Amino acid sequence: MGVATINDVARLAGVSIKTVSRVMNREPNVREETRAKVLSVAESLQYRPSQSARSLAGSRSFLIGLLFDNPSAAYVTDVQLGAAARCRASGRHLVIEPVDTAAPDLPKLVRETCRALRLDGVILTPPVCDDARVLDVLEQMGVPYVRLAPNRDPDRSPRVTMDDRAAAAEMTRKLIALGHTDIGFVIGHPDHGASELRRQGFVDAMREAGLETRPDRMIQGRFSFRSGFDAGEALLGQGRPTAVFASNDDMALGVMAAARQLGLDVPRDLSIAGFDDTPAAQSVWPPLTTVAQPIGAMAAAAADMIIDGEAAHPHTGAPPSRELGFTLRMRGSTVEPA
Amino acid sequence: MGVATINDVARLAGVSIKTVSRVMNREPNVREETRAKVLSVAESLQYRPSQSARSLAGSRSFLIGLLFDNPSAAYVTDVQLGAAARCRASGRHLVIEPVDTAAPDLPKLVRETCRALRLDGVILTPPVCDDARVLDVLEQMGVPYVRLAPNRDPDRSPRVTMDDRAAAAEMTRKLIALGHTDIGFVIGHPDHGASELRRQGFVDAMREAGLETRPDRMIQGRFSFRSGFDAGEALLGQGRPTAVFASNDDMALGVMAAARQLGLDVPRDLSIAGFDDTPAAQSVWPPLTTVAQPIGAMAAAAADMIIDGEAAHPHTGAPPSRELGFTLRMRGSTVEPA
DNA sequence: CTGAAAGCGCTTACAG
DNA sequence: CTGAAAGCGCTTACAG
Repeated sequence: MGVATINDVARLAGVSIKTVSRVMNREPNVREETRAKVLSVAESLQYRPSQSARSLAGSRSFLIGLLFDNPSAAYVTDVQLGAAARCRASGRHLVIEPVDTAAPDLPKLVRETCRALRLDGVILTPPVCDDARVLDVLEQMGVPYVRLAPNRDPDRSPRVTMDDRAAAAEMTRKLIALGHTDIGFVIGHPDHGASELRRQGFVDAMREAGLETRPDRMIQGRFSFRSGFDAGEALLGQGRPTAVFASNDDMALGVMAAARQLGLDVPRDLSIAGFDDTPAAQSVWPPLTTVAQPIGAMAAAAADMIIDGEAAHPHTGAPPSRELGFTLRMRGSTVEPA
Repeated sequence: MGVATINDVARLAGVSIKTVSRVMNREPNVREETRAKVLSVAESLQYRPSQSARSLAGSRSFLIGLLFDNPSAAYVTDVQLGAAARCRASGRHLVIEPVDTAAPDLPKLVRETCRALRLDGVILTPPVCDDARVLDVLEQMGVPYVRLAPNRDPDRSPRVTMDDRAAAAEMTRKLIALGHTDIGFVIGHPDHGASELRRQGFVDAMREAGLETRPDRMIQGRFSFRSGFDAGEALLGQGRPTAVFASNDDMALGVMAAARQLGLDVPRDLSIAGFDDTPAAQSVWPPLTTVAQPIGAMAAAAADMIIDGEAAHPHTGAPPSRELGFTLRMRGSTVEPA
């Protein structure tokens, strides 16, 4: 009794366990009739190959690790949903490891987890994907990994990204199309690779439209609400722009708060756009126009790269990468200038 | 070369693999000197027992499953953090399975996952923990499981809960202590077990203070923002109460919106309290007074029950359960009546 | 197209 | 306190 094993299936199907193994792994070289027989017996016994035995005998564990250091709950669950779907479709499972990027023993934790579980691969979200110590360990152990939207040294390893520059340019074009010609821009944190890309995208679209990008319209921020608030105060004095595009939602909300403080009505007196489509973007009033990253799809792509073996070391030439499209979410915070 | 195995450690330490096994599993009957020697060799080899081999040879997989059907991203990540911490401390790992409670093949998915992974146990969050089909499969397969805050048939299996009735009573006492004597109450969804407990807690505290609980002050809601808004409109007409206690935050925010619509100032004209401490509770203005569930601690307790074998079938007598304390978060939405 | 043998790295059940 | 043998349920590498 108990749970059926490969031996039970083989006996009842009148074949060897090797044949059962072939069928379960969808290997070629099995007569159709034999395959059907094995499948039917397996089904009737509710047989599922033991992951432990497969992992021990073979080289794969059918387990993919997901390392994250809570950027935001919404982001993390979107990543999990996207990755878990692909894992399930390929008979794998997702093991999660919440980590602390600041912890000195993070490399040790990663090493021990990989050793114990023999992970087929690891998906890294920001900011873990920018921790060189973690990448070192993974490479040293030969564990395939994929980085989601890496900032530092992006060409180092397999990754999935979004075209931040194109997205920022597209959003800027939308503002211009609404009729705005004097647009303020809040730059992101200087250590964050996406900041420069988004800034470039803004400049691209302004130039393309023949609009000037005045230095006093470009304020350096740090991706925080507070820095957005400060940038708002700096931008919204005399002769203010009719629209402000902030490099992320937190800063956009800071600009919105500063505008209120100054007695301005959003969006009548000022249009505001952000980037990221965080949950807060929809719960403020007016709802914030922003750029949505395809988070779930990016995680799914990362899982695919591991499952397909694309992420395996070593890479011949440049490490593989995939770039996914973005979505503009035009909401109430942006209208035609008064 | 490659990864060190138990044989490598045994050879270098000059002992049998059985002794290495004893040391790694913290079993008794090993001389202190021998233990130290083995530990030192294991350390130098960066040896970690293979989870697959342990699982195949023994009965444990060192894997705990977490089934969830996205109640809210914040809830899910809190649960994961709490459970993952205990898993890590005990050398286990957390496998997540996002599921769709409405899917007809959910029982099949659960069965196959348990078979393939030989999970040591499963943690179930609402609403998955109330799906009888899932519980049936788990019991039939002998997989220990713990339910987090179950609603239906709570005595059926091991669980971790919070005292909803006491929490609602305590919150009500706080409102009374502020000086409120005429308090409205919005009842939760009728299908949700916690609704009745929270209602009872409210009534307990009112009676205890010698205050009347008028039927027209108790409005049936459905846990949604909309039902809270409707309840607010029903409660806030002529001769309105000075405070409203809603059975969850979504409804409390609905009441708040209704109060605004009616031209009332919160908290000056009306104090409002909720239940759950959702992220929105802190981001509205004024911040919402509410009851915080110890979500991470509840998940940690559930993991402990699996790790300690407490959740194993069959239970002699009533299934084990743990009840954790709540926290009242008194914020700006509640003040003394005008 | 199919199978017999060996072995993956551990734990279990005994023996001493 | 320690160890030799068997076996967990598969896959790998061959052989036919």
